[in-house]
Amino acid sequence: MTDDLVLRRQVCFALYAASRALTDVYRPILDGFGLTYPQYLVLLVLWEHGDDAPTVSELGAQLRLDSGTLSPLLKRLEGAGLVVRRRSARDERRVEVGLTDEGRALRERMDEVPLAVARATGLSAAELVALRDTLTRVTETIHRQKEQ
Amino acid sequence: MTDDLVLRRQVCFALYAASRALTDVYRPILDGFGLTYPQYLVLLVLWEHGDDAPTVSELGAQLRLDSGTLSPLLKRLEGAGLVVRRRSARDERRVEVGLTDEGRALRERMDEVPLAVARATGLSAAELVALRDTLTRVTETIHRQKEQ
DNA sequence: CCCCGATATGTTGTGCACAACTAAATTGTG
DNA sequence: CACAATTTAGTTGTGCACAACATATCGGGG
Repeated sequence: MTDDLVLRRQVCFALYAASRALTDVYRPILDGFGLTYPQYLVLLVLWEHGDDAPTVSELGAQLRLDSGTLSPLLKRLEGAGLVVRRRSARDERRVEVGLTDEGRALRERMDEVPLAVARATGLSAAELVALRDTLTRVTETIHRQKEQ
Repeated sequence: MTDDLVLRRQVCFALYAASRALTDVYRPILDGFGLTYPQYLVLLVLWEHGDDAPTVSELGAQLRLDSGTLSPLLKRLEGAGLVVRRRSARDERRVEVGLTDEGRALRERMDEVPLAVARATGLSAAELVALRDTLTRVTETIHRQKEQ
């Protein structure tokens, strides 16, 4: 009997469960805006970009998602009137993703969302920062190894 | 401009990205056994149970998954010959999920999997334990709040 | 200038997650 | 005991993730 094979000892399961639990916290909040969690993440990136509309791959690089996930997701955001997609004039392979006025306006209305979610975790600000940094380090270690 | 709305500041994104990164580490390993990551988690629970075959809801309680996810997943595990499902004699609503000999035998063959994955994170044993405990605490805080 | 490899996006198919619903068995209560 | 609420699995529909593939465009070397 190898204790390592016990569910609650596995970091991976803790990560998987925590990720889904946090999404559960977001769900009812985002539902009020008609958004899913990955759609919200895409909007976060677009809000950060301000005026320059990133391409689909630039979005994907930040979120670590490929076109197979982003294409249909962006189509839904466009259908909701939050986003516009246009082929780049200079390079017709690229598709630039920009915000509509409605998409920009949503930013202020969602200002309180991160605070509400952070509260639901029950962690202090310092613990949240430490957790985020550890997780970011794990993610980057893994991706660095994959590129070799 | 509210800094809280920047992607890399969000714990939730760190969690979401780390969870997918770790699944990426598992994928090629589990592929060799013909398993997906959630299927592997189900086997972990079954191996822990030993001889008494848990019901679908007992599995779901440990993994925090509902029958909408587990039913088709278990059907695939049964199709792969790793698992059997049988209606309980005492309570015909319940379905007990047991291991086949092949499912039991898989346990030893997968003994090295957790170690290989832990190594890929680049964290020390102590850091892994600390991370796991923090994540478990977050998950339980969230679920405790939801029950009220 | 033409072709060839590389790049960017989109599509298809599989497998989770989860909400909402259905069907069947069981339990508690009058 | 009857029967209404509850419990347990399963089904349906939507939306990610991701692999594998398709299509179109670009850029560079002959």
